[in-house]
Amino acid sequence: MKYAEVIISITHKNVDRIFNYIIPDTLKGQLCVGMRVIVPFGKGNKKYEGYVIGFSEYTDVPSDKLKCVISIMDKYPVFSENAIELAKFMKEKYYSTLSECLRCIMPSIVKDKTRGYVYLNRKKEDFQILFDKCVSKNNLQSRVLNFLCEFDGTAVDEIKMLLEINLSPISALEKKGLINVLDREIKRDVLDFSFVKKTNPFVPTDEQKNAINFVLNKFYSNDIKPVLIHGVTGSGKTEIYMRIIEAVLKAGKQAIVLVPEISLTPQTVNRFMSRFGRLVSVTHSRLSAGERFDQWKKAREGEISIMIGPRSAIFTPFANLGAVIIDEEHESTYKSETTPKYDVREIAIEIGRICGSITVFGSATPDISTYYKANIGEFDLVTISSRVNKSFPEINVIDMRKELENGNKSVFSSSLLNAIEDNLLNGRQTILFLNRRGYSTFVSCRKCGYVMECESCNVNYTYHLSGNKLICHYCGKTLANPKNCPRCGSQYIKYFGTGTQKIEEETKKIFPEARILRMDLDTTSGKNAHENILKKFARGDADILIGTQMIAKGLDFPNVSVVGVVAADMSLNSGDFKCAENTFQMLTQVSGRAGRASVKGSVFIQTYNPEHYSIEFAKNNDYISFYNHEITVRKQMMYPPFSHIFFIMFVSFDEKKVIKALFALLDIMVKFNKNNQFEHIGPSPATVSKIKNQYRWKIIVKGVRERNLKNYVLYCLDRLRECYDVSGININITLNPVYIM
DNA sequence: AGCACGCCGACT
DNA sequence: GTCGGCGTGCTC
Repeated sequence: MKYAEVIISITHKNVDRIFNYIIPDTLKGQLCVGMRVIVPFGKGNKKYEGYVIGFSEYTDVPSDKLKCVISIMDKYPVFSENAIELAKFMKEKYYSTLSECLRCIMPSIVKDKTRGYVYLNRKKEDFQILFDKCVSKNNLQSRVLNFLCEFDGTAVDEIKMLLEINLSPISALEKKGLINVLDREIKRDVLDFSFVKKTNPFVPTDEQKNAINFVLNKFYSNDIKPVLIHGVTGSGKTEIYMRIIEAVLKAGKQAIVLVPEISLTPQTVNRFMSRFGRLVSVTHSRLSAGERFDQWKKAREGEISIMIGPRSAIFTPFANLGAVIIDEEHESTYKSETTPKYDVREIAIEIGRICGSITVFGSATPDISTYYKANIGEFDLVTISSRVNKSFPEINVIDMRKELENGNKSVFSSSLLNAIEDNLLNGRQTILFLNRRGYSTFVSCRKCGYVMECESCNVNYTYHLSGNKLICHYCGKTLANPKNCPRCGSQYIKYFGTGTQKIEEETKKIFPEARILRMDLDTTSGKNAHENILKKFARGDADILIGTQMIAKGLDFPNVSVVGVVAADMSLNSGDFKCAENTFQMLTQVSGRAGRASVKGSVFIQTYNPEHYSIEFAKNNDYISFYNHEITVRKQMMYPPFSHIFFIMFVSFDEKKVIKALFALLDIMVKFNKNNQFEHIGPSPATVSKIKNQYRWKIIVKGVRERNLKNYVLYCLDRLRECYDVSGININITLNPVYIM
């Protein structure tokens, strides 16, 4: 092959295409598709990283323009042919450049040097003895050891440079057997298998057996239509996943298990480790780039067969992928918020199409859109309705309006207080949960529960302190903050806001003798803070754990028998069309935390809106009825899955310019809106209307067909750029964002 | 994205 | 007459 088809690592529309380069004779035979190369580019022949995505024998490019590949960056390809195909799919689907998509798939690469790496000797017990015997404090050798304790696996040259030493202390340590200097990088283990006991599969229940057989039949008959396993919390979904993986491994294939980062706890990983041993690896953001790269290489080289991890683990380079399992598929973290803004569920399905792997979604509370797809036959559906060896907790919905009537103005209802007190006396633990995700300040009446809501968008108004006004974040309609409740006339209408700190203070006041832990963004900023808090609570070093959504997911604390949802209204009034869905999911997940062991758990849901369907159906653990209600509302309002929502945000230091440009865009959109098939909302200020002195305004466009909507929006933006000066305006577009912008 | 080419105003 | 503004256009 004469020419390499190269993608330049520049993210820009104008260079988002293939450039042909001559392959010099010296590199022929070495260069493969998927490798990274250095190429000269542009007038100044500046050196860029490039990705080889193909070869050709002929080219139309005039020979005076052609340049040569300078060098190859990798020993092995970084991208498989499948990965390149996936990148092309992502480029089309998420309107980003191919270079950007390739870089998204690629691991955050560490230089793959192969000579002279220094490692601490692994045997820890010997190490200490040798250390004490052989190394006197504050000489050069101990400096090297101390350095390695923190940066194990550093190159010899680098150590010499950083510590300003020569080779002799390093060779001395090697002679003493304290360190190893190796020619080849060790692929670090990130899991400790020394204490893992091998477990055997449980005997599955009939429902589990049915689910396993259903999925395996698909696997054996190469049926790649995705399957949704709808199983209540505690229905033993993990066991089903493991059975599927077992069959996949037996067929000589590999599996990826996606788990939300927040529930990627040692508990979760341990279950897989004790079943599959060293075939399992894990990747997550707490690992160093090097450690993550090591796991990536292990997968590529066939040393492991199961990768567990969050969203990005979908790009694990297995040679023969058999299954992708996405647990808690409704989790919003499966959507990337940085470009390319991909939805990992869509990627998994595409991967299934490319490599023939099966795709399994699992959730107790499936995404409304996913369940809809299962209903219309786009996905297969398996249901598991009973818990394994566990009973459902007793769920109490507390009407906070009545508490006010009875003169209780505190954040805790009397029944929740009683339950906490009982629990303290019996030495059991309590979790108090305060949802703050997508939290916005809303205005409601404490007497009757009325919430100020925008009628045309069916979402609540958001309170803005500046100007004391209410704004709808969809259409931008603005209202003065009312003094009296429009429904009952009471003056108890005011904005709602409470934080974990306030809850902690109040709990301390009421139960001065209780040991309290708080877990939120403020208390988990340190490296292992998150894990340490949970460990402390699991050990029983605290009676009450107060926290945000971090504590809602997947954790098993057998001694927890009371779970309090302090203010369900906070998620019920997040100003988003998904707030009912989010509330139902949150309540179901939180309830799952109570009563997992022998003691029957109780859940207390405090709300000013006890008759809301998301709360009523969550109380009865009735997903199907919730779905049926919610899907009707969605259809009525033409919200997803009946439409797609495009957010277009313009950002600039000049507010007038932003507004004028958005209105110009609106004019263009109206002009090209054939048959009025698209609906425009706005322009209006973005949810956060000013960041770092830059003004943010948005237009929302709704359409039924994703492709049409996307083409329409991109077309209109192109027309705008043609006839309007948009310099100094940052244009930001997102399809179906997780949060309204 | 960079970088060069290119066509109009204030200077040695 | 030249130096330099950043507008337009191209990059294998």
